[in-house]
Amino acid sequence: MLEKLEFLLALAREKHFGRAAEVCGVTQPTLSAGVKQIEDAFGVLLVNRGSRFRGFTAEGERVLEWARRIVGDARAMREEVLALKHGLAGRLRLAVVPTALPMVETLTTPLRARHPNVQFTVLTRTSAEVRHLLDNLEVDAGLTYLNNESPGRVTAVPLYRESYRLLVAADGPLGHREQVTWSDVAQVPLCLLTPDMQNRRIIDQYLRETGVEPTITLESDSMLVLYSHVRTGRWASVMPSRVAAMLGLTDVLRAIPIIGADTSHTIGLVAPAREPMIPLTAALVAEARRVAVLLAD
Amino acid sequence: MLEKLEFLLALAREKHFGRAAEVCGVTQPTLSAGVKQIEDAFGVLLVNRGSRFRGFTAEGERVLEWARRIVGDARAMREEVLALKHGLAGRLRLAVVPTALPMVETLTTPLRARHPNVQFTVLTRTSAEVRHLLDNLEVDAGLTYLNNESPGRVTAVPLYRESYRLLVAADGPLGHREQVTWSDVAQVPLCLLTPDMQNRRIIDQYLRETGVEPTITLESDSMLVLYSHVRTGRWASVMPSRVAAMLGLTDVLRAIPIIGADTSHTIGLVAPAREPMIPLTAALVAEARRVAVLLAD
DNA sequence: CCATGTTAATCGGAAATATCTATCGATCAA
DNA sequence: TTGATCGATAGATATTTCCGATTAACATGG
Repeated sequence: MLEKLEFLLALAREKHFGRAAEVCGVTQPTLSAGVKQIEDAFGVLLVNRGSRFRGFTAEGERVLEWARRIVGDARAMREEVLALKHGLAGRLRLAVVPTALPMVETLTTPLRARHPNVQFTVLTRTSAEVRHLLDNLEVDAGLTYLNNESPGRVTAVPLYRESYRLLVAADGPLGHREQVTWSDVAQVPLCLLTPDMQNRRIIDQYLRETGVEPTITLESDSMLVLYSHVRTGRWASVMPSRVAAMLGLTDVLRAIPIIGADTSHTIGLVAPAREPMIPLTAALVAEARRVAVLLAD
Repeated sequence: MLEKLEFLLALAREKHFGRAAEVCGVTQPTLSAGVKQIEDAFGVLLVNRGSRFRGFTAEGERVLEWARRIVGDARAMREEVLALKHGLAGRLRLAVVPTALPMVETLTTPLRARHPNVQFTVLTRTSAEVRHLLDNLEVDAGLTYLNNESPGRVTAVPLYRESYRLLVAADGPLGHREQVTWSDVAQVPLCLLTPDMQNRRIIDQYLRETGVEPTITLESDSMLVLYSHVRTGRWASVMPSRVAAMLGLTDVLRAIPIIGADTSHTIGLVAPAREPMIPLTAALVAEARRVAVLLAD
């Protein structure tokens, strides 16, 4: 029955019987039969079918939510027993918002020092994608914005608050200033993340509030692309100060504090709420709490 | 795999492969094989075996805790889907401490008014047994003392605080008093619940604090037996005031307030913490919250 | 309106799994 | 030592699962 619930989860992810089956390592008839079995067991249709997958019924959505929990718990059980047997080991999957990438190291380094057999997979995603991956148990934890939380379903550990800096060549426009306002920033052509990124949307909002329509000369989903452009001294960008600090500043580059409305955009670690947690995730959360204290100064 | 986990739960309850198998409706070899399968799947021994069942290993205890949760969630899922299909219906199993028996009606009556298809099973148990039945998912909720809680694992709704009265014949010893102290009570021969009941232990403690060794002439696990004896006017007892109120007083019988140390012994509804709850249990908890407000006056 | 491709359900048989009965081996108590 | 109890094991049987092939139901494009 547990495997059948996994079929359901795969179907929810893939929205396609054939692909879901492939993900589960079975053939499409097997997955179809599995779904039908759950439906028969409950005596309720869970999936709206036509000639193709047409989403879940109301009952299906409820079952899906339970399935997520049950399957997640089953995995957590497995992880915990293995941890008891072999000590902390395994792969920790992290989904991280681009602006939080510099933080990853502050978690992984001490965690690996404590538990040398832990391995990591770090994916860069938008905050929406991070949330989605967490919901579907495709990652163990996320580093993302803690606003618009759905509390109760996740454990969140605040790590730090983003503050923004204008990254610009010292001899370029605004390059000589000790500090700038968002109005100033809106005047110069910028390289920013793509609009599906929350960081971009936050910056957009600050800029929009100045009333000036900013010019975004270059967009990318990679901080590295932005940085490499700014590095030439011929482009400007807005970055969280921690990112700027990590990338390091050449003598031609300055990271100028931006003053003004400081709406709090907290970044933190988010993990599925589960009691008890998967040991690996628990270790990560514990590490995050330690790091949070260090960052609080 | 889910069924195998149920095997494990049954084994934990019965501490005996044969009986556990019978409970599960399978033969003993089947249950043995099921347990072994889980062990093989994890590569860890879960059960200490000699020629007989010798308890669980450390890993086994952990798996057991997860199994409780997972199996409970699976049942909750089933209940919820059926509730979506047929409306609220089914049987609500309650385990109730004897002194809380009069409260049962205040929950069941309005609940049944709202949901006519709900049926009830009410069991009288000691508070320890109530806790155990809850842990093993053999009941949906309990009415019991809220002290020494293990929070997080259960949802508790406080309903009222017990206060005690001396139930005695008006023409018997102390029968004329407007109020009595525990020292007074310790002087008269009493009918009380058996010592495995928390109510008895509470009363014992009050009596012991007076320094006088009380005489317990009759013990029973049934409030009704106590009442029927006191009713003759020739026996005395100590009962929570709500019980006395429900049983009704004849003209020869008085329920005299006992003054003195009023350690708070709160009685409330306890249900397994699960998010979301089984719909039937959720309805009961909701009802309990309403009733709690009414009782708070 | 038909051809074509996509998608999920259905069917039949092979393979895997589960369960039962019967029995065995170990342990414990008398 | 004997008898009783308990759990593991073996072998036979039944059930379930799963795959491959096929079919049915729709889309889409011509």
